[in-house]
Order: sequence, then structure tokens, then C-alpha cells
Amino acid sequence: MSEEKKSLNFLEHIIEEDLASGLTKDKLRFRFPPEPNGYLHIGHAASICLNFGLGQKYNAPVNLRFDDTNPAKEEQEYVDAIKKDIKWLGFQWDKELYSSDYFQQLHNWAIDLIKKGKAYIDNQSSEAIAKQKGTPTEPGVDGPNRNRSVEENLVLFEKMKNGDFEEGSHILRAKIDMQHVNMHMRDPIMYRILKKSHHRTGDTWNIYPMYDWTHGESDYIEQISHSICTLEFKSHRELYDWYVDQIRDANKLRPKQREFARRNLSYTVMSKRKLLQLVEDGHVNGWDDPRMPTISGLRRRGYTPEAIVKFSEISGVSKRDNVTDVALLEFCIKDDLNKTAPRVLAVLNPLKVVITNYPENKEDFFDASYNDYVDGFGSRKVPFSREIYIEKEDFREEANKKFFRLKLNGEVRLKNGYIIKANDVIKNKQGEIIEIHCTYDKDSLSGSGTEASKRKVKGTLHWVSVTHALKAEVRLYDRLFNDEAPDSYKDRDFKEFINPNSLKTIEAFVEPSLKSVKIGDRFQFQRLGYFNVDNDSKPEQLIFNRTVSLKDSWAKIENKPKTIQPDKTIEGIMPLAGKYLKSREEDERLTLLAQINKQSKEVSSETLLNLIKNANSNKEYLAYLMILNSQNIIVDFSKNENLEPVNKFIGVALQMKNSYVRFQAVNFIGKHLDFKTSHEDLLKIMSIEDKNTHIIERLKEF
RNA sequence: UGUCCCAUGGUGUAAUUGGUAACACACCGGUUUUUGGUACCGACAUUCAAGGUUCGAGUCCUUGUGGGACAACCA
Repeated sequence: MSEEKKSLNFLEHIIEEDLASGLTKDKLRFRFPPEPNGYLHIGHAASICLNFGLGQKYNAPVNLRFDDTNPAKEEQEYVDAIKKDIKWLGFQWDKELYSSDYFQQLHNWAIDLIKKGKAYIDNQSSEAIAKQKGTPTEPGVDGPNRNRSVEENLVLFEKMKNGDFEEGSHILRAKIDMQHVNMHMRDPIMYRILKKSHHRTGDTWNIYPMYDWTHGESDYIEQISHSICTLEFKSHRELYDWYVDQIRDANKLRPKQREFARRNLSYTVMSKRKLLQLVEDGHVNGWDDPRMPTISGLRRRGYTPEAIVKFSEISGVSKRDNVTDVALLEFCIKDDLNKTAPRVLAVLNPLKVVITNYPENKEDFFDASYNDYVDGFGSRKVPFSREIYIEKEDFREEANKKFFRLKLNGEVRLKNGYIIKANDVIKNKQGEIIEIHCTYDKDSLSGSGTEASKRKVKGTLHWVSVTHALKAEVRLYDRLFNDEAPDSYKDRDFKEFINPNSLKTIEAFVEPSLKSVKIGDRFQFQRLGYFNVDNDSKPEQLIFNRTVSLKDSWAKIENKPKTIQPDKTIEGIMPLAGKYLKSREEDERLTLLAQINKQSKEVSSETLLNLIKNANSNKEYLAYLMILNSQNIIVDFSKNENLEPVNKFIGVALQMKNSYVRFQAVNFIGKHLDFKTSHEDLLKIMSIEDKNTHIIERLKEF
């Protein structure tokens, strides 16, 4: 069959170009180079899928190379975890290698550089060195040790190696150009003294090579054709090339570093440092906590490797900053599990239902397929008896006709079972519903083929038999952070946005067929979501994690704010705001502003308040702020319940990237000084640091 | 005050290298349904701005605007 035409990403374009201009396919070789100082996360998965994906596409080998040049931070534990994660994702590396394998070679090359007068020993303090280095805008100056003789350098380097010097006292630097525009070229450090035991080389070395000196040379040794890393290494490329060129044999391949944007996910953080903080401060229960964006966390949560690989594929790769919606990741796992997970019955929030016309000691076993729509899943028997549990949310005494579930005097089908009708509600002294009395239609058994069994009722509920059900612990997870990009604020700590309710543990009832589940097994709990068996689960104490819930259209219908009527006035303003956002022309903006102000007259404050609560794009924020700012609209701030949403809205707006939005937010506070106090600190910082001069000017006015 | 990178719907990516904006997710509307799931159908952007080159520009040039990276004996 002809291959489906797939568009290439920019890295594949580069490779295709290299291939077209003479590089032969057998020269292609890639590598994945983690530092073993932490656990892999979903961002690394992107890099893994990229490198190994390239390997698969071009049938080229991919090395796994641990970048272990800093013994202070690296441990064997991490090496093992990383290997496990890569294998789990389904990738096979060609060679398992370590930068530390090259310590001797690197050392030899360093001596060559010294001999060529291209490296020297510096024994100044780190402060002095930093000072001489200059800043991105000012050139550096040569230090006093720059012209030390080759002989002396060799002696000193030998002494460094032998451990004759203290940590921090001496370094080996490349001699390049202290005035270079690129900071990394201003005599970068090649070796530092570290009297630490290395997880592989033990105490053999007292000096360790730096990243830049190691990475390019390692790529060269392994003859990696394309060394792919993240964008922040872009400015290291010049140094990478310089180092490789110092030692390179003209007949051998010169590796090529290229950079892509790291993948960010909404509602989480993705740096090892921050993840480590979450673990150490006890906000989560370890690196493999199911709420963590680590590979091990996702695995424990119930994610499949297929879903993660798919996510990486459809996310793509580019050179621009990004925040990918977690909804995309969730889609990938739902899509996978929808095709593979057997469906079973479980009740998370039980309400007892008594079938009054069903004999007390009788039981029935219904045939229940693990998947009604796809063959090959098999089936099991589910027990039915006089008393069952249904979900509390599935019953209401009174409800409108949009509510398809059980209501008093209403009918509903029990999945795989009978149609039942609610006749009575039993309440306790507090007036809470504790039991429902129903009658069942004897002829309506699912699959029995009778007329009654074919009757259509609007709702179908999941349920379990009280006497047969198994108790199980179920862990319900929510996003770890309340904010879309918790680490994007300059002056706020990401931990401020931690969602205090990200884990809810409940006791639930599951159908008896789940008695013999194994750790890691995945199921769909019908109508609820996908769940897997947690590592802590035991046959006598079952524990399930909710991997992801099913799409809940009912919640949407129910929570839909009824007060928002489609408002034509707002609709007219939105495109104007969009144009305003894009316009850079003062006159045009003024015209647009006038139009918006004019139209704002007709917007009711009630509509506006509702919209404010759900605002989530630059355009929306801008439009609502402009409406708020037009003198024609008066929002009722005297009501307390209005204050908080507006305040929150302003708080977010003040920190948005778009300067128009920030300006309008500042402007709003200027007009309504009551709101100033809650944002005082932020405003103070903005009045000094904000990049937009209009904002600073406006801030001076109040 | 420097150098470099980036800019396509709400989000993430495409666009046969200059030929008339595509895919996925999200959202909204609908059909089917013994899961308010799934599946299916439909709606949703003229590509940051201005100018230039061209028969033709998301793509090339210029200027501007906005965002990001770079001053660890970390990687």
C-alpha cells in the first residue's frame, strides 16, 4: 500500500536536506542524552519519541547516553529508572553509553589543547572570573592567567588531576575570546575540581569535565549525525562547534546540534527542580505519584505507553514556546482505553435501592459483555439481588425532563438488567435520602428478547448488588495546579497554585468479578471513567486509581449558566477587540476603542459578570476589560459576590503577557481604586519592571 | 545598551519550498445509542502590523510590534 503522506517537522526537513546534499543514510545516528539526576517526565518523552522516532523512520541507531559529568547530583537509582521508562515506552536503544566512558579521552584532548595554547589554568576566585566575563551587553576582559606558559599549565593541570588542589581553587579554561558577543565563548570552563565519588568511576577522578566540553566531543566519538537538544542550548552551539573543530579528524563526520522547543503542559510544571520540590515538600507522594507528569507517575496513573507516544506524535515539534493543553493528553489516553479497556460496574457514591417486588433470598446472574460494541472482549456474569447500590447523583425526587436518570415515579434501565421504577423515598431524620424503593418489570431483562426488554427508557444506570459487591478504595485525581501555567509568573511562586483537592480517596463498591485483578489492570467503570489497579492494591484491599474520567455532557448541561443569553452586543464587540489586539497603529486603535465604547453601552452588567468568570483568552480579557473601562457600563460592585470574581479577573489580567490587556487592567484599577489594595504588591513591581512604558506611565497617575 | 531565536483559529502543529490556509484537541450545535461514553455530521482563522518584490506572498526583503534565550566551577 502506498504510504500516507506525512508532513515533515523542521528537523526532518534538515535531515532530508543533509541527505540530499550528500550525507549517506548509513551515517545517520541519533542519541538520547539524559542526565541521571531525576526522573523522566512527559517532556522527556517528547524528546525520546523524537530521537527514537527518527531512528525508526530512517532505520538508524539511537544511543542512550547518560550525561554523567557531575557526580554531586547523579545516582545509579536514576539510571535504572530512566532505562525502565524508555523500555516501557517501547523503545530500544542501540548502545548504552556514559559520558564518563570518555573521561580519559577527554582528558587527553584537554592536554592537547593546552599544548596548542588553547587552554589554560585559572586559579582566580569564581567572583573574579565572573566579573571579568562581562555581561550579555558588555564585553569581558582578559584575566591575569590567560597567558600562563604551556609548561606551567601542564604541571598545574596534572596537579588538579592528582587532587593536589582544593575544590574551587583551579579550573581549566578554553582560550577563545573574552570580548566575544556570545558569553559562552568567553573562555569557558572545561574542567573543575570535584572531590566526589562518581557512581561509575568511583574516586578515579578529582576533576570532571563540564557539559559543553563533554557533549560535542561525545557526539563526535559516537559519530552522532544529528544531536538534537532543547532551545536553551541554542547559544551553546557555537561553542559546541568550536570544541569539535579542535579535535576533529577531517575524514570523520562532524555532528550537528539542532534545537527544538521543549514541550510544556498546561496545569502542571515540568522542570526537574520543581518536580523535586513537590516531592521533597510532600505535596505529592514521590516521583511516581499519579498526579505527577513523570513517566512513572503517568504509568502508575494508568496511562499506556501507546497513549504517551501518540501524544508526542500529534503534539509535533517546533521552535516556538508552547503550552499544550492537557486535554490533548487526556484525549490520547481516553482514545486508547476506549478501544482496549473492558467495561465493568462500580459505584463510587452509593445509594441503596430496594427492589420491593423481588424475592428476598433470590439472586440472578446476568450475562454482561465486557464491551457491548466490540467483539473479542468476552463476558462475565454479574449478580443481581433485591438490594442494589446506584450512584447518589443518579437519583432525584424531582427533576425536569432533561434529567434522564431515576426520579420518583420514573423509570430507568439497570445496565444489563431490568427496568425499574422508583416508588418511594426513605429519608433519615435530617431529611437526607437513604434508600429508594423500586419495583422491577419482570419481563424487561436485557437481552431476553421479550417485547418488554426492547422497551426504550431514556436512562441506563450502572449498579452493583449490595450483598455481592466488593469494597474497594478508589483514588480520584484532579489537576495538581489550579492555574494553566503555574510557573509563568515572574513574581509568584508556582506552589501558590497547588490545587489542595488534587487527591480524593473514597470507599466504593465494585462488581465481584474484580476480585482477582492484578496490579496495573485497566478498566472502564461504566459511565464513570477509566481506572487501573494501583501498585498498593492487594486482593483483600483493592485500590483503584482513576486514570481519567469519561466526558460528562450532563455536567455541562446542568452547570450551564442560565443567565447568559446569547448577547448580540457582546458578539459585536469581540471582533473589534480582536482587531485591536492585532493592530499596531495608534489611530486605528483609537477608532476601535471609540467603537467599542459606543457598543459597550448596551451590554448589561449581569452578562458581563458572567462572562468575566469564564474568560480565557487574550481577546476575551481585553474585550471585557474595555467594556468595564468604558464609562457607560456600571457593574454593581456593591454586591459582595461580584467583588471576588472581578478581583480575580483583574489579578489574572495584570499578569497576562499581552501588554494591551495589562494596560487595560491597570487602567481599570486606576478608575476603581477599591481594587488597588489586593494587587498592591504586583502593581509596585509592575511600576518598576513592566516592559510597556504606557503601563508605567499610567501607574504613576495613582 | 548587545547578540540570537520565535510569531498561522482558544490550544498544539501543517501547507508539495512563491500558487490561494490543512489536521488534531478544546468549545458550540445536531444525529445515533441499553454508558448523557463511543461513532457520525456541522459550525469556528484570510496567517502580529505596515511597506516592498511578484501575475500571485503565511512563505522572500525592509521597518516596526510582541514574546523568549544568553552573564552556574549545573546539564
